[in-house]
Amino acid sequence: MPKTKKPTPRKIWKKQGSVPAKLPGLKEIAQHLGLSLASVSMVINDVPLAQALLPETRARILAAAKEFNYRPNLVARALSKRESRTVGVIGPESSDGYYTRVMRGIEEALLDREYLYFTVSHLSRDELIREYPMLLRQRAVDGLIYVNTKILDPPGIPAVSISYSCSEPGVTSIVVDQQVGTRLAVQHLHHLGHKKILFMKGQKTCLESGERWRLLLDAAKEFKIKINPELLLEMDHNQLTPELAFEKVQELLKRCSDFTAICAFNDTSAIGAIRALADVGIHCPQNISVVGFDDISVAGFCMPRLTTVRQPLEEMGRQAVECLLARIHEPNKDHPSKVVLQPELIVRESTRSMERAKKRP
Amino acid sequence: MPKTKKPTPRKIWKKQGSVPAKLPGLKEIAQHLGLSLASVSMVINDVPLAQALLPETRARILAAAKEFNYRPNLVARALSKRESRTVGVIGPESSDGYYTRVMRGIEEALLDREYLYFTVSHLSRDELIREYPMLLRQRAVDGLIYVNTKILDPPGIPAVSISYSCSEPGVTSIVVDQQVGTRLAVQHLHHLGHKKILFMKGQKTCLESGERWRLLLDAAKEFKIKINPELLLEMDHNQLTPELAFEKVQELLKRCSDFTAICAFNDTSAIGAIRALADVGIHCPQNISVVGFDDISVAGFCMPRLTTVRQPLEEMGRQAVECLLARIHEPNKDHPSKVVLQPELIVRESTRSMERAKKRP
DNA sequence: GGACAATGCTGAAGCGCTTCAATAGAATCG
DNA sequence: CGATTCTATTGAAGCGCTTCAGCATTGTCC
Repeated sequence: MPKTKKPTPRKIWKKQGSVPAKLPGLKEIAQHLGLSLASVSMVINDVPLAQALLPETRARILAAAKEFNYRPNLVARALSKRESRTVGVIGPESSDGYYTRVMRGIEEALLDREYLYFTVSHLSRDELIREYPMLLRQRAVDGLIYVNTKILDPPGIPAVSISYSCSEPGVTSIVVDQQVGTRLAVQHLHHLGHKKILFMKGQKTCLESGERWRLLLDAAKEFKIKINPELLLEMDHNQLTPELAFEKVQELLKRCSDFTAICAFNDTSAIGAIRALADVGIHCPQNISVVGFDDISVAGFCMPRLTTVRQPLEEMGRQAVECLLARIHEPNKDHPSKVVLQPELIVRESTRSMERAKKRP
Repeated sequence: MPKTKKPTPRKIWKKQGSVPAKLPGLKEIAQHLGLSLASVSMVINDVPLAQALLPETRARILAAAKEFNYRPNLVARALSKRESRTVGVIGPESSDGYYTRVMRGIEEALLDREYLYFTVSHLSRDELIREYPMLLRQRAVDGLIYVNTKILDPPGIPAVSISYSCSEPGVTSIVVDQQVGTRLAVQHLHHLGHKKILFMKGQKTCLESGERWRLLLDAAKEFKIKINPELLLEMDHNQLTPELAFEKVQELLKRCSDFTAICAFNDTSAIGAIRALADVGIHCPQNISVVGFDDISVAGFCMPRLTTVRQPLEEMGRQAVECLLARIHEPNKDHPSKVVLQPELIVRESTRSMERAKKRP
């Protein structure tokens, strides 16, 4: 990636003073109506006891609230009710692809229920993974959503975990069936006649790496595909951009290029791999087949369009929210410890049958 | 994009009860030490008055705080200090590319200063653009960051605007110099000898569309490039994925293909355009040159690698935070109404000189 | 030795809201 | 008509923290 020199910002100054306008509170309304705080609060929250007030009084309060454009201070309410309608989302880092899709699901579901959320990124650093849940609890969040993140300490409040099957009691894990996913990918390549397959293993900080790798071995065995230790690429950092896989594949190609297909760790790394291959004249899908994982938004439009194992990421986000809110509102009910969603193979252009493959240059 | 049937989640139930553990408060510490709340609070906050206490007492308090692993309840503190160390970020929608990069800058800078943030997406719907600032103020945010969002009402609290040059007093706009950016793109294509250029105009909901379009006309005039009304593609929804540009270009190609270059609205639409072109056998860069905008993370790794006008998006996010915090902490000082950053042309593979271009099939 | 200052700490109010026991006044009843 | 029950409303406590005026106690000084 080209080095960019930091541009100096040009600033244009202008005078002005903005005083944060104070919003009207219950007190103002109560005073204005000659009623007590309590009455106003009860009516506005429409609590059962508010029915004891005269319908006329209720109407007056409602009218005044509208007139003042009253908005309850939710911080004060949170303190008082010990419920903040806020959740914390803990993830590795915001990046294109996987993360964006999951977050969209989470955000949509949360906003629907009038919850807001804090996001924090731990960059896979253990001290932050330990620190952030506390930080969020200080903000009085009602629950925690871990996205692809180890749970190092008991959360202490309702929590769910996306893409990481954790055994912590009181935490629901939302995962896709990795076995099905992995098998789908390997089976697809097998059907196309590929035998020499380059496998990618996710870096250790990505929690699905271990399991996926184990399942990959199982699937390979099932289809009688030999795993050549030379053809095993282990990612060692986060692959937030295609760069990591690009470099890894580039490096590998110096040693060996005796494979006809790649089972990539995800779409992002598939893109990086395809790029590195193309640079040495090995073209996908003519000379090599590549299958990705996730189905990120660019997967259906890049060159070639990616064959990939689609994870229902938005749906996972939504399910996570649903489970979390259920845990929050009914802490004493039973809650599932695991929700398993099914992946799906999307066949596009990056894979091709061995017979149709051209000899490499 | 292939239709996916919603998979039925498989749930695994398990019994457990998790009681949200109450965290120790100032009261517990004070009681334990036989001191008053006030003393403990002062020491923990290290306010000047705390110096009046005996060093020994201070030490005892600090020790107890550590022992209890005390974490102040920030909601209570926010209520009391009328400062929440929270800001609100209002954007169109979380999506790959532009948004991710901006958010990374924002998040990094904010977390550094021990601020947390709420994100809300208005999906370009005016009622939400009006509603969300209020929603965030109810949460007592200290400031607002508008990302590519019209400011319909005075924010009422400190605010900054990213990628939208707004005239609202008391709001700093963080923008890149669109004139330079546009000119860079057009000049590049001009130098390569392109005359028949397809221009994309962003949809109306994207606030830079209008200005960028005007500047595009200027630049075209400067380089004596005729703008053919047939070769003008106006996006009409959000182009969060390459899909929109893909469809638009596909449609255009039915009518006309008399152009040798494309000046895309952004990288995402460049990818969509390249894809649509390739589908009818027009290959980039052999038959056509495409220049993007943004330099999203995939731009340097897709096929072909994208020539693009790089916006310093993370930097914009960071600058936004800095300006915002300055406004929050020194409300009475003068603050810049605008910060202009410079874009940069990154030449990669998607553009090529006319001479080297092959005749199309 | 009494006025005064310094020292070390605390009480109480307040942030904006919720909640519920309590109350004043009207209506009902025997 | 006094006792009782309702009805409509409120006062006050509490959420966990900050802040500052004020209060004992001890020390200083002429």
